[in-house]
Amino acid sequence: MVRPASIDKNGMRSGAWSEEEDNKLRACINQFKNHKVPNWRLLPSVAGLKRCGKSCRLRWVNYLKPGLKRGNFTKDEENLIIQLHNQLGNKWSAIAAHFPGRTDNDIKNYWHAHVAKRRNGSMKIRNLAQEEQSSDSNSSTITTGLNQNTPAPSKVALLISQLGLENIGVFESNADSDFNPAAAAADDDDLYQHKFFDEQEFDHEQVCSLLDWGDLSAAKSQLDFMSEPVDKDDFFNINFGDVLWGI
DNA sequence: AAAACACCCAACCGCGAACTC
DNA sequence: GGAGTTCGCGGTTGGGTGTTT
Repeated sequence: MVRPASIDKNGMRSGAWSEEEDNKLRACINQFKNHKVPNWRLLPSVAGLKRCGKSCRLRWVNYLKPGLKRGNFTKDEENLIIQLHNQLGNKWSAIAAHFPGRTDNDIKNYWHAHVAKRRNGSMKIRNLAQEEQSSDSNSSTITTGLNQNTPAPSKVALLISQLGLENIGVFESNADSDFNPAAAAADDDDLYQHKFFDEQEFDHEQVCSLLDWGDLSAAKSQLDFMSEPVDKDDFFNINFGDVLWGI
């Protein structure tokens, strides 16, 4: 799992750290623990390490520093990562600041290994669905009522929160049996949002209000992405998967 | 049993910001 | 204020390990 240790032409080591090197680094940093920030450039020679300062810093920050939490991320941690990523983007150090004991590298790795992968998977499914829809429309006149614009995930996440649906529990889905609506919404997970909202019962007036759509008649004008005109009375019959995909 | 593949994460690299002279 | 140096961050890689075929 770790790159094998090697020595370059200048005698500097790279790759996996040995226990002896870890001990030297720990001892050196403990010796100078009164200094707020170690001088990483000088540290290797003081510690007797044939490593560059950058490598020492990385080893300390990501692996040796006391208080680091190891092991799997909890569901709560994952949800918070998704929420913070939605707000901050790829600011891994800023996100990591909310997780005592977790490093930016941990969170970055977790994101790429778990969250981003799932997101990419769902986007692939969506693209396939769109391709199918596109090819269908070439051979027939079927309309789906769906707007293909990119949704506003933060708005959807906010809606889920305001409707109190974050802890709704496991949701049956062919694509993911461990579905979390808040996570999916924050993750721009369109298909999941769509399916989820189609199968929930909502207070339509409350949803209009939360989306700043005003009253029901004002809400009609917000639904111009639907393929068919939406009558005030029909509003109660539309499914929110379509609506939320459209916003 | 073993080859192929996928996953995960420690470590590396490049770049921009911050700092020093 | 500008040049050189150091630090920290984010993107990426590489390879050990687990899983599937």
